[in-house]
Amino acid sequence: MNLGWSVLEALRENPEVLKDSLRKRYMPTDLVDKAIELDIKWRERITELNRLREKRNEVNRLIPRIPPEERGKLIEEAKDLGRKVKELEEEVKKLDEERNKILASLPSIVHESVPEGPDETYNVPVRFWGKPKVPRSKLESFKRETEGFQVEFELLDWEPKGHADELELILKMGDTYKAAQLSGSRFFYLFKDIVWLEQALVMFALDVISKKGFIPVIPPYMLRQDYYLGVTDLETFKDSIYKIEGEDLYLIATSEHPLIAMHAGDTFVEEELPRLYVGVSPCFRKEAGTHGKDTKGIFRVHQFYKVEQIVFSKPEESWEWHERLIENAEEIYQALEIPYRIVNIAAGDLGASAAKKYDLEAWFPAQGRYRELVSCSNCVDWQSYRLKIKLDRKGRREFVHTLNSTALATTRTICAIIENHQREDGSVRVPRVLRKYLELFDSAPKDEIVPLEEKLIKD
RNA sequence: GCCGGGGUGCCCUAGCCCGGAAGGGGGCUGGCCUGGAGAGCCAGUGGCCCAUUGGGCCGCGUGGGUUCAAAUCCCACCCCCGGCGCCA
Repeated sequence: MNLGWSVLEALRENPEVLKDSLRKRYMPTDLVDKAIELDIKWRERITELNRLREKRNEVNRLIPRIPPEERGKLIEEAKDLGRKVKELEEEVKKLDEERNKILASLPSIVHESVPEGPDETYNVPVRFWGKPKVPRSKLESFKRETEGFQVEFELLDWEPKGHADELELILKMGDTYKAAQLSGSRFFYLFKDIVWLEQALVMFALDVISKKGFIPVIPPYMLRQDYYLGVTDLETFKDSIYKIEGEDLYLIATSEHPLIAMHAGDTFVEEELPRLYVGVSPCFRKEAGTHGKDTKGIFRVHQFYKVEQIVFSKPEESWEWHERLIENAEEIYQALEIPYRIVNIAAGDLGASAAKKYDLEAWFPAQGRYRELVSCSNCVDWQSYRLKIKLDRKGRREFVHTLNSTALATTRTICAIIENHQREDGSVRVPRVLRKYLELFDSAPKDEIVPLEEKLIKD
């Protein structure tokens, strides 16, 4: 039976494809040759080992059938074969471990439509939506960010405040300084209207996505390491995952992780796919190696809430689902009236698990830049191979494809709303689509968020 | 945290005391049978390696150990369930 992971198949049948993919990612290709060499050697040795074990088993089965007094010679032979088997087993085990270590480090084969390039400067915008507000001072930057596209915009004669200053100094509804004192940088307090706004955003996104047939899920917020390494590569794991001291438990960086791992070991039949889920959970991220980036405000923080779309699909349908997921996210940001663009992420900027990734980047008027709010990835069979999530097709087994896409991450969306819907007087307009969810609460804002007179906590 | 029970193929279960090729049931898939359906019967239903048909190996929570031979005996660990305690 040919149960193949695409990367392993390529390794044996078409290593050039694998090397091309690595080159596109700006990664070394010598590992492929090493892996091929180890794989060939491993297959040689395991065949040899199997033959040796067969012989040993034959002798062992013979022993109980002859009279005890005649067994001595055969027992000696069996002992000898046993020793040889043990030796060879150790060698095979070593080879297997070495091979698997390399295999586990190999990333997904990138899709042909992924742009080449070593880093995010090679990401390719594919479409723009909305009419961005552009302060005069950011016009240059806007032109650069929209190069090659005709994007209609609204020129502002005033300077909107950056989301961080607007939130903390103008609205006075956030405090990262007090939070830093107690918990460290990249933590925050949010107050009053922003709290309601966050709740409404979560409900709204959950509402939109669940209506499309995605099953709502609240997952465990911690996972064991074994399962964690089934959904993410070691690099990401080290840089972003918090560990619970003294236990084999890790705080989730996104509900994608427990939602994908939810089907570890499962075998689907065709009729059961696609499986659609919408996860809601807090996300915890160490943000190691991002010192100095986005240090103000709540754009880049250690914890936030996120509504996440997850799809388990048949292999031949995953690319179609990839498009659908990003469209779902677009629907949400269109409803929130936030101008954005979709970018196709360059191969060199892709995580190991993803074969292709779109980001939805919202326009930030005060920064004069498009910034990432949504990531939408097709992980093909990278995660399902590790977690053994299969599709049983009349006896033939394949690995399912897994996809994930942000529907809405609260903190970044709040930042985008605060900058895009900011008025000259410092108030912030609330997108009409949230009204329904705010209506439920008497003290929630309805049409606009108005600055507080005084700060709630002392400096 | 303490005490007890348990982990066998997709699911359930026998085997464990007393070591000698993992048996039964269910589900699913295919075939036979049928006017059709059902029942019945047969086969398949974990992973890996070699190969043209086919053959072999591994696998009974994990890792060690004893033995010619381990699901079975020994040691360590992990996980799940129940009870008690603690607790929002």
